[in-house]
Amino acid sequence: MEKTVIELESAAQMLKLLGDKTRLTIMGLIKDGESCVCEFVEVLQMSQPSVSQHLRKLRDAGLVKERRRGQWIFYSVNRNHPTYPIVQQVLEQIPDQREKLQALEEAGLRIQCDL
Amino acid sequence: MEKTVIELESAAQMLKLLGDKTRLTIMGLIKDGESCVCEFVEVLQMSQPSVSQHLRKLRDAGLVKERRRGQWIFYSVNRNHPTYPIVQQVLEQIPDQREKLQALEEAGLRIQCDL
DNA sequence: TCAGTATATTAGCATATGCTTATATTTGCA
DNA sequence: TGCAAATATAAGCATATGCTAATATACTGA
Repeated sequence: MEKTVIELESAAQMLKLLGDKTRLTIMGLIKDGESCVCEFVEVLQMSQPSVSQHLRKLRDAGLVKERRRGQWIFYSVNRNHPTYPIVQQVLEQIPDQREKLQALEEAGLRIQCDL
Repeated sequence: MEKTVIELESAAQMLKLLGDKTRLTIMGLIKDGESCVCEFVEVLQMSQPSVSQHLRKLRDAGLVKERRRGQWIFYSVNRNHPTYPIVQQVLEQIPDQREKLQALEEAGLRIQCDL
């Protein structure tokens, strides 16, 4: 496994994207899973368009992947992104956001997205 | 050595600051040393006020320390910052910026800052 | 085919950001 | 004391960013 140097420019772009509380939380939520937009909206308590716009930025940069499944679109971390090694380390060192998804589940609010 | 969780908010703030090519380069330049403003100006090929303003942001956030030495002010990474573990890992994975300082030295341009 | 749900997109606006130009401050030295 | 060098600060401006409100698109199921 070679160690690849991450270009400064792409590193800066990725850091800028993670440098936003909303987007950093989104990445933390899907650090090893996937979630659909309605879940982000619930967890983040933000408007759907606002969440969509953040997701678009992450997707345009290639940091997340999307996968349509019926009516829902699921987002997950793109582990093939050149900067993924850093992304991963960042996500390991912030508080676990996935607990918030579990809370959703307990409240029965996650069911609608199960397909 | 306990593992301290870095708060999401402070992580986001730090990532945002590093998410700028100029500031990321500055951090890379001093990742294990210190430099004065005139060196940054030379290496980055930017105006002195612009560099000063970037340094101020880094200092206001506590990511760098400053140390006056005569006419010059030297900046270095603050290793006691709560987010330093992430900062360090980021800096380890981008191209080494210190070569640019060596180039300066070879060009004799670093002499003025030796005190 | 039509209505409902999930998501995306667009326009508009307020605020944040980064640069330049001009000026202030601090220090060293003659 | 006074000038030059290094650095900081402030004001002004153009662009970027993130939100809301409104609308468009895509899919599902009756």
